[in-house]
Amino acid sequence: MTNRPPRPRGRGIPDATVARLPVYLRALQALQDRETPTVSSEALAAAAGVNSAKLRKDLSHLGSYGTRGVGYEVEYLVYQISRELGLTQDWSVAIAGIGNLGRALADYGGFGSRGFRIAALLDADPAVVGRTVAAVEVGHIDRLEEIVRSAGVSIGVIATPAASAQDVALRFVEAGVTSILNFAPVVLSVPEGVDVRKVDLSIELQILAFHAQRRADGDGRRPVGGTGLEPV
Amino acid sequence: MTNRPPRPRGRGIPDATVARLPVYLRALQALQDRETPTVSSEALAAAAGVNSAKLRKDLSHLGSYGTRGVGYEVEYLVYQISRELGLTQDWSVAIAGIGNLGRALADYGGFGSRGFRIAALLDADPAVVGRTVAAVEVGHIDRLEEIVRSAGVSIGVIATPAASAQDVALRFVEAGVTSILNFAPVVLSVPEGVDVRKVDLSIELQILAFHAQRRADGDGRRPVGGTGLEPV
DNA sequence: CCCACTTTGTGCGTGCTTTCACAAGCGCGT
DNA sequence: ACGCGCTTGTGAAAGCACGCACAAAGTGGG
Repeated sequence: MTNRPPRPRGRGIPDATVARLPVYLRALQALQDRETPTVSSEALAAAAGVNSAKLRKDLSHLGSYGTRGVGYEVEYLVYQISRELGLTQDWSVAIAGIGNLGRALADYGGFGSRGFRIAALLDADPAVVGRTVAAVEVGHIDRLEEIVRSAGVSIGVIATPAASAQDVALRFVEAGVTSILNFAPVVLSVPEGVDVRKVDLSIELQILAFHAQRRADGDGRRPVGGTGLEPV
Repeated sequence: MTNRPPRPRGRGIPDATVARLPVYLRALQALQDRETPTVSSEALAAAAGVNSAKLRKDLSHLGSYGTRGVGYEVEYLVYQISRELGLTQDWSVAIAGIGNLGRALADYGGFGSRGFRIAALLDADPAVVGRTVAAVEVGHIDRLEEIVRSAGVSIGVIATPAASAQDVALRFVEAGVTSILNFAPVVLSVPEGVDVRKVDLSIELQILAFHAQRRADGDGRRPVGGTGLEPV
């Protein structure tokens, strides 16, 4: 599969698009498993749960990889998206906090898709340090910098209790990590240039609760413009 | 025919705002613990990691709960946001899939904030069914409908392997659940009216990888303003 | 009572996202 | 070779979201 990156303009893929590419990729890999050679934007959009025009526009940011009248070649598109997302290279991941969550993350088979390798596990609990999880020995968090540096970690995952998260984050940064995935329910502050994404169970639940309540309210809703001053 | 209602938007809070309210709430509760009586939009915004104008606009969707020249009364605002999010009532949650992840979710102390109660745990593995996790006995997934209905579950959490997720989702819906939080790496399809949110480790990692690659590629990484290399 | 100072609430410009709608392009059957 | 049917790629419009900047509204000192 020889290809030259056709330089799709000023290399500016919108964030919203980037967030969807992994979803497309997963759907495409499922098609690949079923040995489907090509797929239309309509079909792929359905599998990914998005509007087909949006999918076409998203893909158009990568270049013109479709064939009119036919669709997209699955294999080729998988490769292009993988390359764009940086999955053709290996990323070393360290997980701090080997509780239930950390273990669940470590055991996450195949670690999403290929491209991510667990290079280090870290915890503060002496009962956990030294044990082997997912074929990796858990190191003590005191040695974070040393371990992270020698393993060449580029992505840090924080699965510690909230109280330790900020500290661990800064130590990751200190050790040269510039991408952090945070599962602890705190707002991390990190230096400019460090990329943090968060995953937060309780926020998601609260958003669900909001919408559920709204549905339950039905049409019994009062005007907001009136006297919105009910005492507690 | 009666006049068409001028639009059922009694209080149309933007989705982006709803997604941030839990963050504000958490920051406010931290202030509450330190017995801070009032807080300015500037200070609260800093704690929540957002722009202060955005915070004020977000809060303005709930009503005028601030005092000019002073700020917001912490206690009062906590109450108002809680009420808006529906946290003043209790939500019963069922978790399907009691592996490491499911256990981590079940053990999540206080379950975010008050308002969420684990009403049922479900698994298919006979080695897990019958055991007690987080003070709740794990039931067999075959009895999902019965258990969910009798416990009055309104939010279903899917922490099963990807292969079972779609099936479990439909059975949740069948049992009357209209809010689903999905941790399995699949796109769920559910009937109209059912609210699904997803949390996906591998998507987050891939997004991080994309940005990391972009930083590494550019080498001369340019700040927001640009370096004049880009054509206009 | 008035003035200096603080902080909220919001009008407005800007840029990003989504969606529609359709011309351009491609393959196939005739 | 030609036209028909299908599908992509994209201009244009509509809708959101963000953040600046400022008037309005409140506090406290003199």
